[in-house]
Amino acid sequence: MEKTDKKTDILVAAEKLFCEYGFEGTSTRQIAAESGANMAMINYYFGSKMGVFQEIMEERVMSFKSQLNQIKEENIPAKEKLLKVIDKYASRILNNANFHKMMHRELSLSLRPEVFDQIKAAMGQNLIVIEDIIKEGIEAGDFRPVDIRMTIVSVMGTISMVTTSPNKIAPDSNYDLENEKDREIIKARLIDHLQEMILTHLTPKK
Amino acid sequence: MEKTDKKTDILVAAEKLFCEYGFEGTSTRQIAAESGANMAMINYYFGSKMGVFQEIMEERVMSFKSQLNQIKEENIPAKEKLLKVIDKYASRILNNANFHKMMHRELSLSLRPEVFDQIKAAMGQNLIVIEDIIKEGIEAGDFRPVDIRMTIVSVMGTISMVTTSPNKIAPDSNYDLENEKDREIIKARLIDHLQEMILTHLTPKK
DNA sequence: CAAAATTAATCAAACGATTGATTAATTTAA
DNA sequence: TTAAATTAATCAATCGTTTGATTAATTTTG
Repeated sequence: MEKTDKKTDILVAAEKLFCEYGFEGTSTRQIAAESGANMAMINYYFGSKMGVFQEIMEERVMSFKSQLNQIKEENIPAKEKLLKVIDKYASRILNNANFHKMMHRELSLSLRPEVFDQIKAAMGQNLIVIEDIIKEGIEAGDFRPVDIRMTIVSVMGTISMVTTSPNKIAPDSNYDLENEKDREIIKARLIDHLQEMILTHLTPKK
Repeated sequence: MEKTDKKTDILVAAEKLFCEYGFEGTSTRQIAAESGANMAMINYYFGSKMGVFQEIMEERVMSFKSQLNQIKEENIPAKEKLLKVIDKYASRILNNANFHKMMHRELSLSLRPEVFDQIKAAMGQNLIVIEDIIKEGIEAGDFRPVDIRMTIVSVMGTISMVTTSPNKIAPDSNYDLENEKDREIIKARLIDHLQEMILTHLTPKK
């Protein structure tokens, strides 16, 4: 009974394959096979393989847009806002680990600027939202005057590193972000660590 | 007068191209053209395109191996060791930004385990060296008992994020890691920030 | 030492397979 | 019946690799 429209099927299949094999590593024939659609349907609906990729990205970027702004407008201390931001940011990325990895992978190729300029712009906006929150805290005297951008980079970098290499945080054992139970464990540890470290870093020494 | 042996030419050209276009994105014809060698020489010397890639990686991993162990053995407090580790680690990666980006890109594809298992192993060893240094500091009472692995991930993640997105740390302007002057500025800011943040995080509150 | 034999290095050309894309024909649906 | 959706077949281009032949360098032999 579920409405299985071919266009959506292609998008779903392509996203899965792009995440796993990358853009270059995924062929239109794979996408066709995985989605159950004919190869020509890809060009029929999206013009090209890159068109499929582009539509997936736009969809995601739009849907990522932006709990952050909401948090920013809340009427709570900057400190509370920042804790919330860390929580939401980490959750969002860990819950979409494969997509996040894929995005960074393709982003790190200097190619395809026409696709990624918009994504970079969107990410830049998120960054500014966090920057504003920290600035707010500094002006209120709640935070020390630190290197704000570097502080944000540490937050993002830590989350990103956990996402790409979750095994790094566990000697021996093999955590799997696809496994929800594992993911929740990792998420808790990550958020605890980050909130503690960043707050300590931002809080004036007594 | 410089001895220009074709095998080396191929390695140099391939590394440059792999860094810029990725493994899949680089063709053997490109490598041949860039190196001035005949296409067949690639397979003659390395067996396959993957063979070239593998030899580049081994070379790098071996050459990366390991200022860290040297630092670890020095007869100085854990705190000094950690500061040194951050300095050397950041410098090493920022000075080879393109290679680092390429490595992470290819590493994040679950493919080619035969190539990357050794690299992951080598990286794991580096991680343990840092872990030992922090443990040492905790046991000596110089450091607080923190989530060690998460702390290391923050160091690596921050460095990695600066490497992949140096523009994030500078509103507006365009820093370029290829430009030595820019790189030194970024490096200094990164090391300052990281040393400060991590030490604060590790130092017991008074 | 010099001729012969062997090995290494290099080349242009071609291989079969696969790529993303398109065509033209056919089926489905409104 | 007409437009939209879907198909199989096909396209030129490019992929990584292999081939057989040729030249250059080295080693072996008489």
